[in-house]
This record gives sequence, C-alpha cells and structure tokens, in this order.
Amino acid sequence: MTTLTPAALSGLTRCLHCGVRADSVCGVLSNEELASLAAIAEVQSVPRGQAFIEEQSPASAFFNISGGTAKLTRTLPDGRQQITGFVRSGDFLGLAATESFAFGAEAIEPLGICRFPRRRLEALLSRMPHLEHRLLQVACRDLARAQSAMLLLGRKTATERVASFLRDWAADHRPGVEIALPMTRGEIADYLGLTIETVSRILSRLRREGVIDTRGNHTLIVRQARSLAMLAGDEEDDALVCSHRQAASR
Amino acid sequence: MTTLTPAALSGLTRCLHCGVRADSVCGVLSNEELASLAAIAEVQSVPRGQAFIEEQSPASAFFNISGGTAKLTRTLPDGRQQITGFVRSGDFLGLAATESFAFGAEAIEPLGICRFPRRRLEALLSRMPHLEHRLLQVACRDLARAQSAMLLLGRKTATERVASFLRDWAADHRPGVEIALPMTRGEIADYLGLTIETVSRILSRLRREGVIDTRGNHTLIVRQARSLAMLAGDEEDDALVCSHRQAASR
DNA sequence: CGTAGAGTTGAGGGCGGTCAAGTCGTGTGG
DNA sequence: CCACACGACTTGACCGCCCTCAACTCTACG
Repeated sequence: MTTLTPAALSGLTRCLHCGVRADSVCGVLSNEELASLAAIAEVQSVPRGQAFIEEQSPASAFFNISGGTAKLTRTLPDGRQQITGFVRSGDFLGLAATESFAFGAEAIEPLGICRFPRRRLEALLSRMPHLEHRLLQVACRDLARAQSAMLLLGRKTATERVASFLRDWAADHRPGVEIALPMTRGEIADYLGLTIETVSRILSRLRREGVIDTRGNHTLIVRQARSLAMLAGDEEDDALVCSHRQAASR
Repeated sequence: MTTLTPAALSGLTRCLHCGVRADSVCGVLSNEELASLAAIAEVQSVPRGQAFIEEQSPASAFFNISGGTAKLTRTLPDGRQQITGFVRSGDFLGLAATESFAFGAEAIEPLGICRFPRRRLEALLSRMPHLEHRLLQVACRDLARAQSAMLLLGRKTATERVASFLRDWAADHRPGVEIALPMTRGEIADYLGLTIETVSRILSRLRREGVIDTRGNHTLIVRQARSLAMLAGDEEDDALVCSHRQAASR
C-alpha cells in the first residue's frame, strides 16, 4: 500500500484529469479506478536537463506529464541522436519502451511527472478496459504522428522540415502571438534530422522573409501562417489542389 | 448477418490463427469470439500492384494479412513518397489510419487480406478485452519500430540504411540461404529515404565486398551477417562497447 | 525473339554538412 | 554595477555525400 501526500495526490489528479489537450487521459475513469491508479502512482519533479528514462535500462514504468516539456530520444552508439518527439502536459509515454527497443527521455523544461510502475499498471489494465481503450487511442495517435515524421525525415527538404515543425508547434495558436519554444536549436536539429547550423540559417531566412519573428531564442511569432503552411510542403496551392481533384475524379 | 463461403471462412481462420510470426493476433480468442469476428470479416485477394487502402479516403476498415507482402505509404502532394513499412503474413494494420492522417497500402506481391469494417470491429472490441489488449501490444510494437525508422531516416548514412534494411529483412534466416526480396529497388529507396541509384550502387558495393550476394533482382543471400550488422551502425565493435561500458560505470 | 520496365553504372551538380570565426545573451563573481 | 566567461546562436567559406541526369544492361514476359 502506497501512501500519497496531499500534494502528490493533487499532482496525480491534475495529471490524470488534465483536459487541456484533447488527447490526454481524462474523463474516462470512475472514482474507484482513480483510487486504484493513485495507489500505484508516484509524483516526481525533474529539473531541466535531467533524464528520467535512461537509454540503457529497459523502461520499468509509464509516465504522464503534468507540466513542462520533455524530449524523447533514440541514440546510436557513436552519439548521433534522433529526437522522436516532444511531450507536454497531459501526454502519456512509455508505451513504445519495450525490452528490445530502448529509448530515453529528458526534461527540457522543469518537469512534473507521474510515474506508474509498469507491471502494476499492466495488472490494473486488465481490470480497467476503459483505460486500456484510451491507451490504444493514444498509441494509434502516436503511431500516425511517427509516420508523418518518417515522411518528413525521409522525403522533405530542410526548409520544409523547419516549416513543418514551426507550423505544428504553433498549431492552435493565433497568428501574431508569442509562442514559447523551450527547446534549443540543437534539439530542433536532432528532431528534424538536420544540423544546428542549417536550422539556424533557415530560421534566419524565414525571419528575413517576414514569415516568422522571434523574441530572443525561445519565443516564436508566426507572421504569415499561410506561407508557413505552404513551405511545409504538405498541401499544394489551392488551384493545384483543385485541378488534382478534378483529375482524380475522372 | 454476413454469410461466409467455406473458402472465405478457411481464409479467415488462417488469418486469425496464423502463428508464423510471434506478434500476430493469435491464440487469444475463444470460439465464440472467433465467430463474432467471422461474422463481420470479409476475405479478399489483391493482385500485385493494386492499392487496397487509398490515400485520400479515410480508412474505413482494419486488415489482417493472410499471405503475401504489402507496403504502407505516405505521400506528399507533389508525388514524393515515403514507405512507412512492409507488412507480411500475420500482420495487422489500420490502427494508424485516422480521419486526419491518411495513408495508403498497396500489394507488392499477390495478397490475401481479411477485412474488418472499422465501426463493427470497434464495437466488438468493447466486448473483447483480450483482443483490445492484443491490439495495444501490436500498436506499441509498431510504435517502437517507427521510432527506429526515425533514427534511421534522420541520422544514418546511406550505407547504414541499406545495411540496416538488409539485416532486418534477413532476420531469423540463417546465413547463406536464399531470401525472397519481393520489393523493387525503388520501393527499398522509398522506404530508406534514398534514390533508386543510391540503393543500387550500395547493393553493388556490398556484393563486390562479399557481404551479400544476389540471384536476380528479388533474391538475397547474406554472406557475412556480422559485417552487415556492423555496417548498420546500431552496435559498435565489441572492444569499443567494452571501453564505453567502463567509461559509463565510472 | 522483341519489347518494356527494372536495374546498373558513370559524370556532374547542389543541398546540406563541416569547420571556423564572430555575436549575443545570461549568469557569476569581483 | 560592471567585467568577465561560458554557452547558445549566427554567419560565412568550403566540402562531400547523395541526388540528378543520362546511357547502357539485364530481366521478365509475351
């Protein structure tokens, strides 16, 4: 039986109920189920720069992010690194961590996390089909995103990659507002399969062309959302799209 | 009530019970559950080259492969294509196909598939937690694979990509045996984020160096599995690994 | 045997990586 | 409060890996 301090319990409920992001684990659990989860959960704080999942050790737990931002990484033995995703408040992670495929996770902002020991949560899942169903949805969404990332990494140019990243990160923000960009240029590069220099050059060019603006190194302002979307390469010009649809319907 | 011909029912059971691959949907269903699945399943044959999931239409069904090989694709409007994976007998697919993220699937060998209408299967899932649990495992495995692919596409050199692909495709085959390679050079290129010419050049070089051999364009023989694994870049030389471990433990 | 598509090989070019120098911004100690 | 230092970022020059273009060969199939 695990005892939870009031603060930790509050963190846990926030963690499980955070409804900020539409895809979080929320609104699907009964009070009884919540209590079962609370019994195995452990609330932690992670300072910036600290890894909370190590590459070498097989992940022994699932995590839910209650605040801050973290990066998920895959690393080659010679040090080359690929960031497979950024996770924020409300995100659930650990599903992809099996014995055979190690991956790491590190805070890029001070992080609040909720830790669920793997075996205990898996045991609970068999009694909570709602939660398992939710996790399947989460995994499917992550899978779809990973496939988009594969398209980006395999077939997009450097400019398209940076534009795609900025567009996605700025999604559900209105044009003109300041958007926090907690990661470094190096982390953006590791996410997009580029180098720091290339990312920096392209950001400078987009700034020069008036598509985006920046306040310091960690604040982004989108000036021309439409241009950004065009540069991302996922959609063609409307005229072209129309002609394509006509061609397809023939 | 759907009526199944004896041939179709035989295809379905083969489809659901195929135990060839350890990760297939098998051995977790009662006879009653099997009957429920059979009631909504539809067995189809797909000739080589034909798409059975179209990019444009949101996927309205799940599929289980009962024989042959297919490719899963993501395509940019200008025609650039990324193959996100190859699927074979026993594989389940459709999980990543949501309304917002279209992807396509096409047979590269004559294909036997088992089609499950999405809504009907989803309705069944709520009554069959075993199956939902199995699908979660499938999704997690796919997710881990997708992350490995991101590392490959983002950070590996052309030679490392080709070597990784050959090593993975030849996995669980003994060295020296002939391995079917049903996809074209162009499909390998689209999977690895390279061009046909680069793939061809690297295969020629590996052949010249005695690492692999080929019989025609669609048969592979691995001559030096260890060399192939080294070239893939995922593991270092043993000596180096040892020195690294010493450095890490300090 | 002939044709069409797939694959191979070579020559040259460009995009993004590498190397290097300089600038900015933030925190720290005098 | 300012001088300093360190790290993150920017910018430029150059280079190399892989792409592009092109010609040729091989394979499969009628």
